[in-house]
Parts: sequence; C-alpha cells; structure tokens
Amino acid sequence: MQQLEELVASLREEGFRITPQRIAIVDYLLKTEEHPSAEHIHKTIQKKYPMVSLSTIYKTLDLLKEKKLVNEIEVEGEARYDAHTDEHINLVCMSCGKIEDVDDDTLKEIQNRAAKKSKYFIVKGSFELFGYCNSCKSKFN
Amino acid sequence: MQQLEELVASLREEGFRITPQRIAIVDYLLKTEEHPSAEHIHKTIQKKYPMVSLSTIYKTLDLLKEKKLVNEIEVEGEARYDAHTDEHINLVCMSCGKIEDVDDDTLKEIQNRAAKKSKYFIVKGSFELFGYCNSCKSKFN
DNA sequence: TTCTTAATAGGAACTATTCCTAATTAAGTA
DNA sequence: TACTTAATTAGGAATAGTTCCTATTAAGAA
Repeated sequence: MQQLEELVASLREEGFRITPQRIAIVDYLLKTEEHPSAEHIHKTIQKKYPMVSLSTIYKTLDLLKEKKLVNEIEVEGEARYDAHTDEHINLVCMSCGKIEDVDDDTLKEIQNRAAKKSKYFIVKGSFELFGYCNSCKSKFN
Repeated sequence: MQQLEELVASLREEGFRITPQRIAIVDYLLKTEEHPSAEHIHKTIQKKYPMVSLSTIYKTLDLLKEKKLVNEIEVEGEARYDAHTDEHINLVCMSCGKIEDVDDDTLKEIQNRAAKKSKYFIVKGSFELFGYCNSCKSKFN
C-alpha cells in the first residue's frame, strides 16, 4: 500500500469524499502491522474521534477492499484487515491472535498450477498458517 | 479420511458413543465432495432423521475436528467442512459457492520455509483460492 | 433388563456483520 | 464566502452463523 497522501488523492480523483473518518482509518491501517479487526479499528479510531461509528468502519473497509487497498482475511469467525495487499502468507498465532506476514515467491506458481488443473479463473488467494508464535510457543515447554 | 467402519470403530475405542446421528454425519461427509456448511449437513441428514438438531451437527463437527477427521475452512462468513484432511488447496467459486480440492506437493515446503523465517510452530495450513469455476466463468463472456 | 451418564433436541443467547434512516457535511458552484 | 445537494455518517435495529443451556433420551456397561 502506498503513502497516505497519494492514496487519499486517488480516492478523491475517483469521486469519493475525503472525510476525517476515512483519513483516520486509512492512516491507521497504513501504519499498523497488527491486522486489526473492525472492532479493533473502531476502538483505536475512537481515541481521536469519539463519535465515529462502527458502521462507518465497516463501510470504509468495504470501499478499501473494493479498491484493493486493503486485504481481508477471516480468522476464527471474524475478519482481520491488512494494508499489505500483495499475495503473502498470514501466520496466525492460535494463542495470542497475532498475525504476521511472510512472503514467498512460489505462491504465484501454485496459483497458476491450480488454475490450470481446475480450470478456475482465479481472482485472489488466501494463505494462512495457524500455529504458535515465537513467544507463545515457549509457554508450552 | 478412512472408511466409515474403521472410523466408527476408532471413535468407539476412544470411549465415544456411536449414535445414529454421528454415523449419518460421518457417512455423509465421507461420501460427499461438496464441502457442505453445517446448515447444509443438517438439511441433508434431516431427510433420513427428521428430528436431528442443528446443535448436534455442530457438536459432532467439533468432535470430528478435534479428532482431525474433518477439516474446516471459513468462507464468506460461514464454515465449510471436508473429510479430505491432508493439506490441499481449496478453490472457491465466488459465483456458485462450489469448492474444489487441488493437491500441490509444494505446500509442505512453503510451510517449512514460513516456519523457519517466522519461528512460528505451525499446526495447520489453510490455502484458499477464490475465483470462478469453469462453468461460472463462461457466464461472464 | 437395569443403571449410569454421555448425547440429543430445541430453543435462547451471543456476536460479527449488514441494513436502515434521519442528520450531517464535503466539495462543487455562484 | 455562502449556498446547494448528494454522499457520508451515527446510531441502532435486523440478520445470520454459531455457541450455550437444560430437560429428556438412549448407548453401552453390568
């Protein structure tokens, strides 16, 4: 994902209004690495804008998803959002819920092979690995 | 996943009671390739057992998940179940909701590389590709 | 067959998300 | 700068998948 300014400019060019709520949400998503849920984004944004509503968070996320500015993954019944939009693996810690990104060059190849075998037209991929992060796994020793 | 008989035997050995509901659910999951939702399993089982409850479906699925006899993936806000438990790619049709399996030998390697890079202890992977299946994609031409 | 307790049916409760609508406000225009 | 209008928002109601609760049922051991 790009910088805040160019991103906001591109939304404006497409005719979308630039509201403080949208700026705050995009800004937060660009800066964080924690793959927040909608609820988490809401709580964070509320520190600056106490009146922001959860439905605005969802609507903005829908917009950003459609524009492919954020990526959504489903983890344990809730959606988590990430401004890192090129294909990568999400490592999900089953203990603390942390999500980390790992790049792998072979994802594209896998996708191509699967498309060929299945004759599906592939739009996007979602690669999750579930386990225990470095700090949580030591608790189990 | 194995055959019905050995599977039922292994559950019995572990001290679980073998009920008609459990047999029906396991039997159905072994035979189908459609990656049904809990709701879909419920409707199917009801044709044979009209009194079976949705909560029994969920409880049985929890048991089977724990015993690693079925795999669960989350697709568009609902869980879908599959007796194909070794690691594979799920191709999800965004039009008709069909899910197809594709094997790929490199999934294990990817998992190993990601584990090494991230220092996570990996328990399981979930690889989904979203797109349009062969019959749905032709509708868009 | 009887007994014990795991499993079930049915529905209430819960939770993430979507939907609805009156009020607000971004941004183009005079 | 003030005016206009349609997009956006806040707030809450509605929805849907899943989990929880409990009286009743029935699997399997004795």
